[in-house]
Amino acid sequence: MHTLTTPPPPAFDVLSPQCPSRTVLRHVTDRWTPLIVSALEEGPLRFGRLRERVGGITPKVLTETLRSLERDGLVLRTVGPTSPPRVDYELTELGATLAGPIQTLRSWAQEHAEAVLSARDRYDAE
Amino acid sequence: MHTLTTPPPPAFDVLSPQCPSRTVLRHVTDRWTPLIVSALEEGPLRFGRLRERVGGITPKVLTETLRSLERDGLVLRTVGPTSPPRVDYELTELGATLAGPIQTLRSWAQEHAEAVLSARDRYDAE
DNA sequence: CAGGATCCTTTTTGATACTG
DNA sequence: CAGTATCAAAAAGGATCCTG
Repeated sequence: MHTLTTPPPPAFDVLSPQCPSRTVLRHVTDRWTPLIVSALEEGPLRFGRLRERVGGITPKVLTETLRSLERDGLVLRTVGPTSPPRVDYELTELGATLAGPIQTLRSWAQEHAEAVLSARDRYDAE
Repeated sequence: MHTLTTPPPPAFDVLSPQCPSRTVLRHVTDRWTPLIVSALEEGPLRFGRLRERVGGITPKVLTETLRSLERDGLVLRTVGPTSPPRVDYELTELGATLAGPIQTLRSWAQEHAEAVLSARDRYDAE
């Protein structure tokens, strides 16, 4: 083995302030991304259906978040040549690799919601 | 089996706007929580060390986030009776259950940072 | 050392109305 | 249907200075 072997990839570390992976982590954990990825995990959805599925999101914010996901290569947007327009959103291959980790977090939140809520109550009672 | 068996737990669903699990998920995915939990995963840290470890965080925000984590039962704060003061932070048992899911996400971000970055470049080039 | 107190800026989010 | 435009509000984050 000599110096012509491929060099090790740069060590990304989210704990370092300038590490690009931190912006990636941040985006992936923003307010709506986990919910949208969760919603798309089961298959493509049209804009309107997605909006229904992700309760409480406004069209403006949904559009913004989807654009950003598209930019990051996580979501694919497909426009049908119809009128009225039909637009489908689906996870890309890369996006699909994110779905697992997000589900893990989602499950954690759902499974431990009660514990967190009661911890809050206890804390606030003091 | 009859009706005296424990009833199923309420179905938490983060996709529902008023579901309490959503606030839990949101907190767990806020800007600094994943980084702090990551930093604490390897063991207790004092305030100053934690601040060094989580690059870029200001004392104010670190304090706020830690308080919030304490309130949610994820972090334990221990004050030593010394002068100058010594304060240790560590994950609670509940907090430790969160460390795994967070690591998963952190790893995803680090492993896919390049892919996301180049997707961004491609998108912006158009 | 570990913050608390202030003040201020930036970023995010939301409400509402409108359009191809 | 799938957005866009505009405006307003809020929340988060940051800079700085101070203290037991």
